[in-house]
Amino acid sequence: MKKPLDTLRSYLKTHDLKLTKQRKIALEAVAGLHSHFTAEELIEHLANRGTPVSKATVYRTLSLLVDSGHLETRDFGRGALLYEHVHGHQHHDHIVCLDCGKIVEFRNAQIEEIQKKVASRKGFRIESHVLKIYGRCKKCRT
Amino acid sequence: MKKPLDTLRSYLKTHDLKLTKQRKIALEAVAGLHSHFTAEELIEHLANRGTPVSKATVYRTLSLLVDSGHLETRDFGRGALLYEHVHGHQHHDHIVCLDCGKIVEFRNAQIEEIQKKVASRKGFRIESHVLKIYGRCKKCRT
DNA sequence: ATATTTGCAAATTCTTTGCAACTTA
DNA sequence: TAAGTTGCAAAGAATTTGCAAATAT
Repeated sequence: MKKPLDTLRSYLKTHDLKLTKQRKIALEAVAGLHSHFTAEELIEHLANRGTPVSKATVYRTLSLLVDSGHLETRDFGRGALLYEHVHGHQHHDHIVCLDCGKIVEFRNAQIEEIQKKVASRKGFRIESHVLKIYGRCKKCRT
Repeated sequence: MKKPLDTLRSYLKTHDLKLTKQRKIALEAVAGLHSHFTAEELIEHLANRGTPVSKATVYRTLSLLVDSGHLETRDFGRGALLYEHVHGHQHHDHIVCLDCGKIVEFRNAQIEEIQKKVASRKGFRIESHVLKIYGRCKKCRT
């Protein structure tokens, strides 16, 4: 599996973009965050690490990292977008606890199979999908 | 099936709220809109009908209608929230065309079955779920 | 009567943008 | 050195809120 920085380097090259200090910093820092984080959290994390990057640049870098395949966005209802690193691990969906906010990831090939069928029946070719299950975890149901 | 206005009346009563002109207007107007509409679209629609309601009140009324079970919100990526009326028809999921924005509704019991299984395996009891499939419709693929 | 609502404009929240100064290749 | 980038502060988009005047029960 290729290193993130290498992936970024080649993406930048093919797009006539430059590897700046800030982009390198952000890429590194992202690895040290929870699996789901917001732009604001990254901004704060960078400041705390002693490597502050401006808000505008962080937002710009985040979309760059999404475009280059390092991150994915997750939109759980209103509020800030969540970013998630893709370092190698595959697609998955989420179960969210409505009480404590806990997020559990899962994958289910069978569901994806059926989705494909449903979509093609409606004349669609699937590009991606979002499945979020909302409920209550065991702890919050006691 | 009970009439929307009656449903609203009893909701308001049990919550010590009042049936205002604006709330009645909004409830009526909502029925005349596409199945998916934004707050801004409703505001404009009301103005065009000659029954303008202020932006603030429309937003407040929309959440009232969501709480009272008349509407549901759909969050397709960033941008404005979409509202959808629930007048009797059942739960369904969506396929969205990434090019033309067309939205097709579907239901699939099998998927829901599997979801339930997956969730309980993770210790969750499902409250609701959101499944959105993104792709391209036939027209946009030609 | 009196508690709830409305409308207005100002405030918020998250994100994007214009632009001059600065880096990277 | 030319092209892409940064940081700042201002601009945006969608939604929410404070408050005095209006309205429903």
